[in-house]
Amino acid sequence: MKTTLRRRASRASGRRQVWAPIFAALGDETRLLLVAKLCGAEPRSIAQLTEGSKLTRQAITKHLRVLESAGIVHGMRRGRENLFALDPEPIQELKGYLDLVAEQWDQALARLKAFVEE
Amino acid sequence: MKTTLRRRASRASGRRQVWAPIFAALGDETRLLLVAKLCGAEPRSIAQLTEGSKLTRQAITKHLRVLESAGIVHGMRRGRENLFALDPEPIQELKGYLDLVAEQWDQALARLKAFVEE
DNA sequence: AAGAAATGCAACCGAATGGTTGCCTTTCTC
DNA sequence: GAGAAAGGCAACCATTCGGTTGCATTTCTT
Repeated sequence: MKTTLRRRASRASGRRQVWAPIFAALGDETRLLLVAKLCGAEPRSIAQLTEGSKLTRQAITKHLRVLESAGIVHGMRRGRENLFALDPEPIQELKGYLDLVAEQWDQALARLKAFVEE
Repeated sequence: MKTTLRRRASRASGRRQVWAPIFAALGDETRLLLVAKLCGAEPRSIAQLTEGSKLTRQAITKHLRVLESAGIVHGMRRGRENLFALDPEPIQELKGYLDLVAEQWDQALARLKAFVEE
């Protein structure tokens, strides 16, 4: 199980350039709103996603492209409309990464505490 | 517990403008590296954090300011050096938010499945 | 076939980002 | 007290970002 931990840790450190774009994609209020809207399992068209927003359709489109190239979302053309749906895997992976960070932090604290108390 | 769920959900939707900056702060490879370095519980000076990097001390400083204004990190002056340490709470909150997104997604899927199968 | 709906594409714009260099201040250390 | 170490501040620069407008294309609908 030490092996498991080490494997997880090395994956965590090695893939920073993978997660950075995912975090970045989520680092925008408009895009978080889009993700929230797409949490309903039915895919939504760009027009639907634009509706109610103060932004232009093209602005929304750009945001969707950002989310898409981060792998958080994918669009599929159907007829004249482009339906977007959530891709939950990156979210899960991100949670795993945060778990790891928190875990390492906790371990460091525990070691520190042990050192001080000893 | 329905209440609990609804309270959590409204907090999630209402505070998008709170964690967007946190996501954004983590959306940079250099800053993820800094966070990783600060996962060891001992605070590190800017010089220490710069050492080994190809970037300038000032560049690192700027990144630290970004992390700091997102609440992920905080610095305390001691003598002539500025020691930075991790602030784990925002990480936890972020994890909570991702949990919520995943949960809503799962629920939507479950409803969809139930509807299809019925 | 004609008009409306949904989208794509491209140019453009201002502001924010990521990075640098130069110089000044504070604090150690000899 | 002089020099080195650590850092702050400010100007500057290229690139990216978030957003817009204008126009062309594809697909429905009637």
